[in-house]
Amino acid sequence: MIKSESSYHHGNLRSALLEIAEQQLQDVGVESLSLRALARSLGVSQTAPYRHFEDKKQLLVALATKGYRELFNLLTDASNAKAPNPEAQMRALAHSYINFSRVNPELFKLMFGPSLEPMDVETKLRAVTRETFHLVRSIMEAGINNNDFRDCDVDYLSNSAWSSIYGLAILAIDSPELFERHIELRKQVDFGVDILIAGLRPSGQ
Amino acid sequence: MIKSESSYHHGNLRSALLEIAEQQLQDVGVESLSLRALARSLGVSQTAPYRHFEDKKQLLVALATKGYRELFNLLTDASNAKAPNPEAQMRALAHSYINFSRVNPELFKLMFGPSLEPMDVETKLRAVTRETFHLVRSIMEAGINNNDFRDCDVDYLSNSAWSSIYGLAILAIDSPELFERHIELRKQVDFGVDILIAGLRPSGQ
DNA sequence: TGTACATCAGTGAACGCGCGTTCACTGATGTAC
DNA sequence: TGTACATCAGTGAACGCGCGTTCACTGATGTAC
Repeated sequence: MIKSESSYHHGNLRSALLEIAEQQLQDVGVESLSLRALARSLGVSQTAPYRHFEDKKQLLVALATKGYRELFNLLTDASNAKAPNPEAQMRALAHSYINFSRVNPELFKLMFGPSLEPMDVETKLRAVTRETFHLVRSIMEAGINNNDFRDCDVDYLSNSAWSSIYGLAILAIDSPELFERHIELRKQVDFGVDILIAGLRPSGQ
Repeated sequence: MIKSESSYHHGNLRSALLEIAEQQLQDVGVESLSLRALARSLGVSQTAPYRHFEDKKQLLVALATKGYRELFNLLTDASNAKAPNPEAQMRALAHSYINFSRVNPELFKLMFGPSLEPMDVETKLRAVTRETFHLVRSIMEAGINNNDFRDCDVDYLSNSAWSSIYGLAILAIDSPELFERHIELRKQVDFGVDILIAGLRPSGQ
């Protein structure tokens, strides 16, 4: 949008497309996101996007990759900001994760939902996804090794933690009416983390 | 399908539509479910469904209502089959819930997902949804009152329990690759319930 | 410094698709007398 | 028991829509000499 509108070449259409796609996504959801609408919004012919993305799916993949990278950075920062105490890290992670899902609900659903099948997903996206899961897992592992958490299977544990927070995020996005009973999401997150931590306390305590 | 094919009147088109819709839903997902395709499958004109459903959304609502009713019955049975011990009830509920989501993944997503906005949902559906949530809540409440669980806010508690199991169900449906690390879903459910129960044990124990 | 030319990033018309829904209709069924 | 008629449950043609994508094209840009 900085370049003069009269120029035949847009100049940075690729990133402009991604930017407007993120907006559109937020406004109408994945299912209604249309390549033509994006082009229209940018005042560009409807075939122009094909210069930059093989097809619609590739644009979605690029979007999801960006999202995962951002989430990964947020989670990393959150867990680093705290002393290396697994409890505090878990709590920070949970809040950071929920926060991301609140700010980017539709992007969040694109990232974790069924829109992108494993088959058509770029290796770049795969990689950053894996990294994200590893971050959670490694915190759990550290907790078990340091005896902050009682001994248990780290895979099952990370799945449990992950699915709890994920479920909360999705419910908050898609079924806000379930939270009608005057609930504060931050408190809800803390509640969940508290119970999980209590459940993980070594039997000695 | 029992009546002769030559009859002008189908006889029970409404229920036939719901039946085939459930199949179609399972095959292609909500987003690709088409009224015309249903009619085609039943060998009926594409406008026939409009005799029985105001529009497409109303058919989806009917489908979701049926699903909720079934789920509610399953959950009720599961919790009744066990001695009135909140722990055993919770466990039974969790397994029963996950089982339903495995058998009817797409219906499950229709029921809990964003396809049906609260606005266009019939009161019948609302009612059975509410009942279902109440079932969970009342079990939690009983647990707290009987001192099986330590004292805490029952709303936050039911939300936590609900979102944990919901998250697990959705992840198992939409992101099976997350469970690639040789995980058994039944074990995963038990693991989650175990931790939750451990976290809820009154401080006396 | 100027020119030839390859390449890049756009255009615009068109194809083919399937969808939800409306409309005026007609054949089948059920009911009152 | 038979008939008139209202109502019910279908039909089939059509409308209008927006979409993803292909195609042959053209204007703008960059580079080698």
